[in-house]
Amino acid sequence: MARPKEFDTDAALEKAMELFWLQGYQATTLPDLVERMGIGRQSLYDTFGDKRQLFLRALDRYSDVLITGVLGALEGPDAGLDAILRFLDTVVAYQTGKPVRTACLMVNSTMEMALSDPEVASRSAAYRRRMVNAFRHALTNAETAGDITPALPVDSLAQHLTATVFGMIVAAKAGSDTEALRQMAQGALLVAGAPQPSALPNS
Amino acid sequence: MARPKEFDTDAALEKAMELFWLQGYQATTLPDLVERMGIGRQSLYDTFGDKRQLFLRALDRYSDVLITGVLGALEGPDAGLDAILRFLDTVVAYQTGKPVRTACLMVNSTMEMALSDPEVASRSAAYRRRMVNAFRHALTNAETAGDITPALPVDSLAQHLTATVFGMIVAAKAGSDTEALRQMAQGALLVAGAPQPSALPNS
DNA sequence: CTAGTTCTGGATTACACAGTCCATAACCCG
DNA sequence: CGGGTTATGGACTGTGTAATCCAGAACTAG
Repeated sequence: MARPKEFDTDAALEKAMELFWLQGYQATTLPDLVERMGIGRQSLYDTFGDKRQLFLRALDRYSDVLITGVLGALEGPDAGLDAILRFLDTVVAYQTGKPVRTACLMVNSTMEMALSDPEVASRSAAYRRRMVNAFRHALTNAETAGDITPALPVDSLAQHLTATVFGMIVAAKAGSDTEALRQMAQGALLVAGAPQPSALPNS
Repeated sequence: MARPKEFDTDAALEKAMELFWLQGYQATTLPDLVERMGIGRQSLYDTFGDKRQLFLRALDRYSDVLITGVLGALEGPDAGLDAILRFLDTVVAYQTGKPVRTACLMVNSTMEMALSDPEVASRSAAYRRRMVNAFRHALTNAETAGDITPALPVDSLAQHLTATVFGMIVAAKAGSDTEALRQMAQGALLVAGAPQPSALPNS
């Protein structure tokens, strides 16, 4: 062994992730990263490889930490209508909460790079499948519990809920306010066959 | 007067729009544009100003020509449930039709630039409002005609349908197939209160 | 204490980019 | 015609970029 790194790899990766999230891949320059991550340029290359590898690691971290954090409850064995309500409310709150609409790194990256970068494309597809599966799982539970009376197959409902969430993210970036996002989410609940009036819990 | 241009301004702008649509703003270089537009570099600067101005003109052309082409039927005075069905079917067909998922220039630009470019942000917001208004208009007609029996206010439905369409565009770029998109659209119809089974017309 | 290894950071490189200059050519109008 | 004007395209400029080099510092193991 020899001289240890002076910085925390995870903390630096976190900073890189935040920057990519805010600015996108191309708009984030290496000097940006060096400054924000608080490490030397050479250390960045030694530790993470080049810019693209760093980005892919940041994307994976986003998936492991943030997506799991938000989607995890929906994937739990007992997740049902409550989990769906909570999840939608989280999306509304998150996409309109901050003054800066950074949306979702995964959606951002999909729109920016899925067409030109196969590694990003496969992560985009995995993310989409994960959300559809999570919804399908929770919807199935909710139906079994008698909390919803779906008028469409759960497969279709899961697809529709996924589209709604993706659309809310785009709409937020196009200036939708909290009320508009709430209406979008409310529509999704109606599709699912949730009893009306099923106002979203006010956060 | 003096020497006339050797190229057609509209045709060149059309080519530029296609390239921005396919690649995004940042990923499209000036040599790319010069080659695809088939004009000289100086002619480009003389005619369109700099890269950003060219982009904004391409964005406006997209709005005037393509968005109007697709959304126009929804905005017509007699537009009702039929127009909504047709519109959703068009989105499904369009987003999964080509081998290359170029999505929608307006959505792409919103995700890439709305945060950093106010001129793009205002166009994004206008686009979103236009779609919400078009849906509200057609939904109101459909309700008056008795073709739908909405369980939510038309305002909410219009918001929800807009989110669904935006989400379908993202989902398509994340690899959703035609069937998945159809399911997403079908959910939206259910929210609107369209009689079931209301299969989308197969294109 | 020393030898070997790894980390660090400033200097450097090669390149691609957006945008400009300028000499030449093409055109219209009087 | 011919003078004024505009279009054209190749050469050029300056800047910002990702990535590398290298000399010295920091650390660990023997």
